[in-house]
This record gives sequence, C-alpha cells and structure tokens, in this order.
Amino acid sequence: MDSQVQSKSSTLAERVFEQIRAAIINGDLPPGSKVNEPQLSKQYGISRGPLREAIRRLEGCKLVEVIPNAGAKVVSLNSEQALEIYAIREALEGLACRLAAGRARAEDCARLRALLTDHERQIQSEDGRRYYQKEGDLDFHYLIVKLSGNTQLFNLLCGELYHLLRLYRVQTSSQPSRPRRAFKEHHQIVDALEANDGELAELLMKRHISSARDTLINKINQ
Amino acid sequence: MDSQVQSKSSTLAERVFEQIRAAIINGDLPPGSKVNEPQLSKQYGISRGPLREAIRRLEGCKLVEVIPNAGAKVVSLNSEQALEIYAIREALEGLACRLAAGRARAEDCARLRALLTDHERQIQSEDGRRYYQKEGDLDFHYLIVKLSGNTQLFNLLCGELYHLLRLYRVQTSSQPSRPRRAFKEHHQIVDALEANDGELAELLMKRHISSARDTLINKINQ
DNA sequence: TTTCTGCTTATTGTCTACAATACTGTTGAA
DNA sequence: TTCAACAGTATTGTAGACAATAAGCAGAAA
Repeated sequence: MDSQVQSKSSTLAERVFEQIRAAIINGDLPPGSKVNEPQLSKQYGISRGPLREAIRRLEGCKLVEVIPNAGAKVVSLNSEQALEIYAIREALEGLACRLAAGRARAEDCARLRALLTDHERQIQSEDGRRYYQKEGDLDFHYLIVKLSGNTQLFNLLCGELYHLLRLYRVQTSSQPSRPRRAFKEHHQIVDALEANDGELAELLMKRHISSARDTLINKINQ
Repeated sequence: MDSQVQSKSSTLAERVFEQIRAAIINGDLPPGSKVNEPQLSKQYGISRGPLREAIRRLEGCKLVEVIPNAGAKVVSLNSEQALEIYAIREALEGLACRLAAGRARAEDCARLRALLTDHERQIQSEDGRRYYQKEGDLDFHYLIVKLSGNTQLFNLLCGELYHLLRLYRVQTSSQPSRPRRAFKEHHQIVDALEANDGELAELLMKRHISSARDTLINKINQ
C-alpha cells in the first residue's frame, strides 16, 4: 500500500527492481524471507510479469535465490561468507587506494580532508558513535574507489559487494563502531594519497579494512 | 532452429538463461548485437515471458544491457575495461593464491603438478601454441581459486569476471599465447604453494597475471 | 533536391488467463 | 497414536493477447 516513490524509470520492471533492492538493503525484506509474487504484485500495483523480471534481475545480482517451483527468497549471509567478502574488499580497496594515489590531485585530497573534517565535527558533537552509522565511512571509501579511475572496480565495490555487505549488516543489526580509530586511519590514508605513495596507501587501506574485519570477528565470537 | 540441448533445469527461463549465456561467451551472440525477443523466442521454442526473465537475469550478471523500449544488446568491452578487469584479477587471484598456500595439502599440490605435467605433454606435442587455447590455463587458475576456500572469491573470479573476460576475448578474437613462459610461472607458483609460502605465492601469481596483462597491452598497441 | 509530416510496421511493455507444481490439512487405517 | 494417502488451496510457470513506444518509409511541400 506504500512505496509510491515513482523513481521515474520508464519501465515497471526497472522501477520495481530498484524498489525491491532498496527494500532488501533497508531490511524491509529481511534475509531469508520469501518473495511472494501475488503479494508483492499487489503491493506495488503491477502484474506478475514485470515483477518476475525484477526478481530475475535481482537473482543475477545475487540478492535473491530462486528455487524452481518454490519461489524466490532473499539471500542470507552467514558470518563466514561476510568475512570472505571482507577479504575480497581488503584486496580490492587496497588496489583502489594504490591506483588513487597515482591519480589524486590536490583538489581531490582537499575534498577528502573536507569530508574528514566534517565527520570530525559529527564525532565531537555526538561522541563519535555515529560516524559509521551515518555512512560517513562509506562516503570516504566511495570517494577513494572513484578516485582510482577503475570503473569496473567501482561498480564491483560500490555495487555488488556493497549491497551484499549491507545485507549482512541488516541481518545481524551490527553497526561497525570504532569511530576514533577509523578516523585516524582515514587521515593517514589521505596523508599517503597526498604524498602519492601508492604502496603505503595500499598498505594502510588494507590494514584499515583488516581491523574492521577483526572487529567483526570479535563481535561474532563474543 | 538449433540449440536443443535441454539442460534439464526445471524452468524454461533458467534453461534459456544458460543457453543464451553460453551463446554469448561462445561468440554466437557477438558483443554489441541486439537481442531480438521474437526471434529468440522462436529459436528456443518458448514464449516471450520466460525469455524476458532470462534476459533480465543476464542484465543482472552484466552480460547484456537493456535500454527501455529499445531492447537488450550484448555488452561490449573496450580494451580499457578489459585492462581494468585484469587489474582486479591481479589483486583477487593474488589473494586466492595466498589463501591457497595456507590451505594446500600435499594431495592438492600433487593434483596441480599432474595438471601441469599433462599440459606440458600438450605443449610438446603441439608446439605450445594450444596451452592457453585448450583452457589449460583456466583449469590451473580455477583449481587454485577453489583451493583458497573462499567461496565468494570463487564465485566472483570464476563466474562474473571470467565471463566478462571471455566476452572480451571473443570480441577481439585474441588468444593469449605465451605458453612456455606461463608454464614456468605456473610451476613456480606450485613451488610456493608446496612450501606454504603465501606471500611468495601471492607475489608470483600477481606477476603472472601482470605479465599476461602486459601481453594484452602490447597486442592492443601494435 | 531536401526536409518534414504522417502512416505503416516491428518490437517492446504489460496484463490476464490457464496449466503445472508444491504445500497444507484432513481423513482413514494400521 | 502415528503414518500415509488424498483432496483442496495457494503459488509458481507459461502462453497468448493487447497496448505503447520506437523505427523506417513514402509522399508532399518548400
């Protein structure tokens, strides 16, 4: 009865694809839940044709799993799979950082600094707890990957892998929270970028993500 | 009028998805070509419903591009994008190799050696030119990625990225061909795996892929 | 000759209806 | 009581028909 955002894409299948994807990474469609065609087609006010196309596209994005004659369900990531993705992120964002160091201009670094300063204000005003929660971390990584100039890498990290990790966070309700440390690490990374030191930038980014992964492991084990 | 393989999947959409994907990476549907729904639905003997679902899934896999009201066309990779993917592969297969070194048992290494010996026979009998062409290279990389134990990494490298690179090769009709050198590099990698030297294995694999990338660059520039 | 307009045609987008399959609950017998 | 067979229901899979958009072409006017 809701979801009337009408995101202006011309075809219903496309619109509904985006809406369902948003619903998944927002947690409105929790991982493991069944995707009921008649229900959703009613909810979005469309017939089952375009809806099924949207589901098929989500299947291609690995966000839902389709079992023949039994319907689709939102994929569910266990902690092991999440850690696997962290390992991939470590390698890829390290690469992105190294590439970015070779291409970052002064204005790019200034932009990153401004972003960090802005975040710092938030940290001080809110005791640091919301640095991650407000996607500030994401913005930072997002910008660096974009700076790398590798479009395929950008699509992979900020598309598929990002959605999968979001899914896991929704599922476990876990918010990574080590703001002050992350903040310091971010500044070190920009230092390396400014110095055009690709190797160091890669090393620091890998270590940064690795420690985020360690935080996750601790949460899992506790 | 052909393509009656009937790969036993229960739904038409699934079967046709696999068939079209195969057609794309085989070159039967060349990059940039339009995907005509009435024609394909006739060719595969199905209605447009399941066919469109298959196309939508291919869109999710990034193998086709769908333009609203104008249909789908097979994606076309330019050399820049191919090189971008090589950079990603370098990072990820390096990671895979490092992980594999920490998990490879004696029997795994023996398996790899056997594979290489088998390939060597082919090299000697066919003057080396077909080492790559017979997917021997792929087998080797495939096994190592599997050995890494990281399922997400496996899906990414041997699924999505593999298909995209195959697409590029089909498009440019280029067969990487530096068999003897690759063969030697492969053996060095197994040496490192046997010694459980993750760092070295990673370095060698990265260098291996990097030189494959250099070969590609040379081909592009010539 | 060129360009613009309008028509024709092909293709895509969507819906509805029907067939096939899986699930659920009930009844009956061991 | 428990298990199994069965019927009924809900959901998925597929097909065909119709609507909407885009593309190509012919003809008329400048």
